[in-house]
Amino acid sequence: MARAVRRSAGSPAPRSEDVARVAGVSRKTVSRVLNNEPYVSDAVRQRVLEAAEELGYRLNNAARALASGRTRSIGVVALGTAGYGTAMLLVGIEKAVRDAGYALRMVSTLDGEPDDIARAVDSLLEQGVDGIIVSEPIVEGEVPVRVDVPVLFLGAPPAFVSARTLTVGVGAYELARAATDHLLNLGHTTVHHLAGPGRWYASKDRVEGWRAALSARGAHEPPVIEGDWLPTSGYAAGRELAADSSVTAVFVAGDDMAVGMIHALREAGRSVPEDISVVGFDGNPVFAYVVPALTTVRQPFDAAAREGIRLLVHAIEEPETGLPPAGDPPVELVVRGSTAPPPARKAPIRGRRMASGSSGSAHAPPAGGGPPTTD
Amino acid sequence: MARAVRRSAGSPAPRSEDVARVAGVSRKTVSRVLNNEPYVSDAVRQRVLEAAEELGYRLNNAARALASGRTRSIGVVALGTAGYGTAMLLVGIEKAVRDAGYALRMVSTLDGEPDDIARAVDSLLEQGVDGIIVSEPIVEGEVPVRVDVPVLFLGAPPAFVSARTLTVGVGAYELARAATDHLLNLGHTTVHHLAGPGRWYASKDRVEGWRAALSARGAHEPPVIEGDWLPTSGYAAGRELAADSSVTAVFVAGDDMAVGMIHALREAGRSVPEDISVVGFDGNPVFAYVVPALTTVRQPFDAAAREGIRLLVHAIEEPETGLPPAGDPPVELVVRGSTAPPPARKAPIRGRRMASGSSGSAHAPPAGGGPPTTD
DNA sequence: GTGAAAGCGCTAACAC
DNA sequence: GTGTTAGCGCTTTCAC
Repeated sequence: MARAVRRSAGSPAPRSEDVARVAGVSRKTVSRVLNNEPYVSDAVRQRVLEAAEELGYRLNNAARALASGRTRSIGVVALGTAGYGTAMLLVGIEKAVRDAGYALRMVSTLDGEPDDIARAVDSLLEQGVDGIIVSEPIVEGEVPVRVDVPVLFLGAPPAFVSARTLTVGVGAYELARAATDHLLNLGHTTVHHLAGPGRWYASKDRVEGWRAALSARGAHEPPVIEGDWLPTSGYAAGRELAADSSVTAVFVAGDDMAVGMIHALREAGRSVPEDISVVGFDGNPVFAYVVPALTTVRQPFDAAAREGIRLLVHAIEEPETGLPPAGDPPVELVVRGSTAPPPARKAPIRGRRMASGSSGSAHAPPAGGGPPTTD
Repeated sequence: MARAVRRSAGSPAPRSEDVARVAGVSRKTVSRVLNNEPYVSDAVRQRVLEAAEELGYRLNNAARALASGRTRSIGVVALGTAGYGTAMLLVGIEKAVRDAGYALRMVSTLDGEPDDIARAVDSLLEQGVDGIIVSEPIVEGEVPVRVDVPVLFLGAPPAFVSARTLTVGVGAYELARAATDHLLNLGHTTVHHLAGPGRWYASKDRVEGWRAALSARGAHEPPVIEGDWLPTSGYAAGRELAADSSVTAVFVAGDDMAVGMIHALREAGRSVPEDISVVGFDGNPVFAYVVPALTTVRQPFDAAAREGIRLLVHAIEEPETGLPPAGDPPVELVVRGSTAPPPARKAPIRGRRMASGSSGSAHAPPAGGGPPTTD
C-alpha cells in the first residue's frame, strides 16, 4: 500500500467526490467503504477501493472531524524530563494509541504545575482530541481547566473538575513495597529511602510503598531524603548516608539516582553490597553491566500504557457502559549484585524471597563473573 | 487564562458566532482578532477578547484547518527504540515545534524499514500536517510515498521523491571523529569501532567519522564490529575484543553499548582504561557515576531539533525564499575515566587535546576520588 | 476598519 | 444496499 504515486505534484488532491465518480457511486457510498460500514456489496466496495488507490486518494481528517465531531485522536501531556522511564512510557502510549486506531498528539510540559498542565490540556483541546492522557503529573492543587472529553491520569489521582476522569496506577506502590521487602528479607533491620521530589506523585507512591513495608515489619522509619531524579542528587544523598554508620540498606526511587548513590558510597569507603545494599527503581537494562550490577524493580510501562488506553478508549466510545475490570500488572523484582545481607549478622535461613506475585530473576551475588542478569 | 470555567457541562461548545454576537461584531471580525490580523481597532479587539473569555470559547481547529488548508501542526516519525538519545531528541523536537507555534503529531515505528516509514508518513498526512520530520530513519532504498508537504530528515539523507525535502545532520560524523581523535591523541596506534546496526544511518555517519580520523593519521583500520545499540551487544563485542591482545582503544557508537563492553573487558581480565580505552557516544550524564566513568561525546540534541524545525517551518511558511544558513552545533567531547594512554608506550608529551571546536571537560584520570564530571 | 456570502471535504439523517 | 440533502465552524474573497 501507499505505492500509488499517481497524480502529478501540481494538481489538487483528489476528494471523495472524485473517487465516487471514478467508481460510479455516490459520495456517501465512498464514505461507507472508507469507514468500514456495513450495507455495501462486496463488488461496490472493491470498486471504490480500487478507484481510491488509483487516484492516490487520502481522506481529509479535518473535514471528517468537522462533520463527525470526532477527531480519532488522543492527546498526551508528557513531562519534559527525558528520563528512561518517561521515554518508555511515552513509547508504550504511542503504540497502545495506534493499536486502538487513534492518532497521537503530544504536548510536553517541563514543570507539571497545575497551570502548566492546564495550558497543555487546553492546547490539546483546541487542536481537537477525543480523549486526553496525563502522564505522571506532578500535581498539587486542582488543574483549572474545563474539559468535555474523558481524561486519564496515569500514575496519579485525578486533578480535574470533570465528570469523566479515569485513573490507572503504574504499580509504583507495590514495586516500592517489593523493593523494600527484598531488603528486609535479607535481614536488614531497616531501609533508608531516597525519594524523588516531594511534589511529584511518582515520589509519593514510592514513599508510601516503602513506608508500608517498613511498618508491616515494625521496622523503624528513618527520615526520607529527597532527590531530583538526576544521578547527581543520588551522589549527594550517598555522601550524606555514608557518614551514618547505622545505614545498611537504601531503597532509591530511580535507577539513575541509585547509581549516583553507589558511587558516593564507595568513594566514601563503604562497599556495596557488603556494607550497604542499594535497590533502584525503573529497570533500565544497562545497569546490569555496572559494578555492582544494580538490583532494581522493573516498571510495567507497556502494561500500564495499554491498560490506560484501553480504559480511555472505552470511555470515549462507550461512555455509558461500566468500565471492565483491570488486572494488576505483575510486580517484577530484578535481583542483581547491589544487595546482600547486612554486614553485622547473617541473613535469615530461608534466604531470598521474591515479593508477592513477582517473577524476578535471581542472580548469584555481587560483581564480576558471567554475563550479568539483563532481562 | 484558562480560568474561565463558565458554561455548564451540558450546553454545546460556543462557536465564533456566539462570540460575535456577544461582542456585537461580525464573525469575520472575531476571526481577525483570533488570528492576530491587522485592521481591527483596539477597542473592538478588546471587546472580542473579553467576549471569548467570558464564553469560554475555544477555537475549533478542524474547522479552521478545513477552511484554511493549513493545520498548524507538524508530524514526527520517531523510532520506537526508546533509548536515551531518541528520547532526548523527541523532547527537543516537541519544544521546538511548540515554540514555533505548531502542534505535534507523533507516529512511532519500530523498524524503520522504508515501508514502515511510508506507512507512518501516510498516516501523518491523513491526519493532516503542514510538515513532517523524520527522525534518524533507518533507511535504505527509497520510501514509497507521495508527499506534498516539506519533509525534514534529521540525521539522514533524504529518501523521498519530493521537491521539498530538507536535511539536518546531528553532527554524528564530527563527534565520531572527535572521539577517535581523542584516542589517537592519547597515543593509541589505532582505534577499534563497535558500530550500531549497519542499516541505520546513525551508524553509518559514526563509522565514517571514525574512518576519517583513522585515515587522516594513516592508522590501520580494523574491521567494524556491529552491535544493536543495546548493552548486551556491547558485552558480546567486548568478549570478542578482549581475546585480541592488540586492541588498546575502542570507540563505541552508543553509551549503553560502551558500558556493556567495559564490563566484558574487565571480566576478561583487561582493565579499563589501563589496558584498553573506551569512548562512548551520546552523553548520558549517569555514566559519569560508573567505574570507570565513561568518556563520551555529547550529542547536540536540542540544537539539532531547533535547527531542523527552524528550517522546516521556514519551508512551510515561505516556500519561495532561499533557506537561511545553518550554524554547525559545537562538538562536545566529555573526557572522563575510561580513556588513557596505551599500556605499551607513553602518550605524546603534548598530552590531551580537545577535538576542534570542542568544549569538553577534562578530568583527572580513572576511578574514585572526588565528584565525577557530570555536566 | 468592517461585514456578507460562499465553500473547504466530509458525515448525519433520512429517503428510496 | 444505495443516494440526497444539509450542515459541521471556520476562513476566504470581495464589497462597503
